[in-house]
Amino acid sequence: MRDFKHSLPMELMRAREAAMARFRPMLRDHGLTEQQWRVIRALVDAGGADVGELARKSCLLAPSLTRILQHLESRSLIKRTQNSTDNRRAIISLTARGRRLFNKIGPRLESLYSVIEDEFGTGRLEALYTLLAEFYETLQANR
Amino acid sequence: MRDFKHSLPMELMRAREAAMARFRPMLRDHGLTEQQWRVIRALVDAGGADVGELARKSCLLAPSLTRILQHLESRSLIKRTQNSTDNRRAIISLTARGRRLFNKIGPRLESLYSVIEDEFGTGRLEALYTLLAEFYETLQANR
DNA sequence: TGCATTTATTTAACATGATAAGTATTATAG
DNA sequence: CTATAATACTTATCATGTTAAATAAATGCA
Repeated sequence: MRDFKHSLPMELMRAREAAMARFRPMLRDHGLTEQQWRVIRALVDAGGADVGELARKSCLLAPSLTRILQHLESRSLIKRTQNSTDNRRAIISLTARGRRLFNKIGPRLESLYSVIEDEFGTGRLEALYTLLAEFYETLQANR
Repeated sequence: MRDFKHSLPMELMRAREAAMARFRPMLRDHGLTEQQWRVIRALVDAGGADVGELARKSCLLAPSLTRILQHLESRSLIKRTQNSTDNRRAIISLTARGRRLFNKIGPRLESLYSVIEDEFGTGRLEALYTLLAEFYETLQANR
């Protein structure tokens, strides 16, 4: 059997965790978890989306997203609009307060990201992105 | 700001999830979570280890590992031995039952892994491993 | 020796991950 | 139309992730 160290899911997790360890403290300082931040960022990107869309964009399972949205709504960072033709889908969007929070945190995270880019090198980082995307596509295609 | 899609932690997560989706059903069929399996596999690799060692090898946080070990112990898959010179550290090892479970599941997961290797290509997989290891080392070094 | 400090692990509390089941709404066949 | 199936979420339940605090044993030092 191949060495335990050589487990792809583990390596992916370790790499991810090493990166997140750089970002998490700052998010925490603003009372946000990593997942809550992903939702906020997806909402900035989409400018309003139903729950299903948001789940895909933020890579969260529906039950997790349900809880996170309840939490963010209680903090007045997001709001729901019921104006769709389909009453099952509420449209989620950021409140002004949510947008302000994003504007405050976003740039700081970007600069942390730049540090990583400098340390690891833009070229290798791009190579890693490419391989990861290809890997994902390969596994999805043969699902 | 760089596109939301282009987030390294997200890409790492998506790739990992795509892989785990192949493995998780079989683990579930045997009543194991992914994390429980990591512990069992680390124990086979180490042949007995204290909790700290096990946490490092299986990439689990101590509180998670504590709960997992309680669970595995209640299923008689692992046991604790108190023979160390340091009474804070109990040595964890697999029971015969735990080893049998590993012997049953291990090969099946290996064959699922081989499928992935065939689909994505050994060369690209090795390249991905290398980049991931380098990325991890870079971020740890400058921690 | 005796006590403060460090180290190893566990508990606690809250948030998310994963699966299954429930609920409400929309689409569809007959 | 209407019963049925499909869709979009939400709840429920158990397990883990994350942080802080507690506990207990070992270590260092006056």
